[in-house]
Amino acid sequence: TITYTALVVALGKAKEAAKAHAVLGQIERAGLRVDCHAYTAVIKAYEKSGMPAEAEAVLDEMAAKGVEPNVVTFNTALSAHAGAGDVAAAEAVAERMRAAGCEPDASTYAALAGAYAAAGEPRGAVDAISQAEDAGVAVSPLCYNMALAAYGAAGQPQACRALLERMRRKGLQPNVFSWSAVVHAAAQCGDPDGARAAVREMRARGVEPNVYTYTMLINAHGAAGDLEGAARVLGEMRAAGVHPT
RNA sequence: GAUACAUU
Repeated sequence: TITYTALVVALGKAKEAAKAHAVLGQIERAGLRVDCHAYTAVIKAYEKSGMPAEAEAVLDEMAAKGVEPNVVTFNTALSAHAGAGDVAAAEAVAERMRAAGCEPDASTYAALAGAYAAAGEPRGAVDAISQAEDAGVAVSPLCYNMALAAYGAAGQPQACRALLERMRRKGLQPNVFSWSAVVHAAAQCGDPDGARAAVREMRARGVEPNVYTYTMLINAHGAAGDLEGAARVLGEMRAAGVHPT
């Protein structure tokens, strides 16, 4: 089964999800038992191919065969829905997981937050973080960054600021992704000065802006019709040793 | 056997 599972993984990486799934039949025909790892690899294959419904169907197949999914299995299925921004389906997997007596871990909450972020629902992403913290599960900065990015895209700098503060209270250092979300939020609000101030502040805190951050800043100036300012930012970026792409 | 982050 381990040998066949290696094949499933390889096919999954090549986005040959249907072929990966078919290998399970080969395992059975060889008189071997399809285990949790093999099923998980198939779910992963569907996830990589952007086929969340098929991924979820594998969970049903497992139930029918009496094979218990583990936390990785559930998280992988959840990620498949998260990638599609399908919040309802992602929550359903989380529910299914709890019903199976499987404890959600940091990856579970991160995938849930990602689902809400992909759906453009920052509040839901923050709720997922809150749930994790209530459950005593420590979340990574990445989890916050997904919620921050959603607020950034929505042009809500004040919400970004509040979340940055919350990160710090939890002992997490906002990184370049976190700060770039603040810059993005200001840019989306048509507030180049706010964007500039955010960049100043991140530097003051020892976080260097990267090409994404500068691009957002250039955009903020450009959108406000300040072409001179936009050109100036480009110069600053080069001076900082960040190369345009 | 996984995993998720930003600019256009």
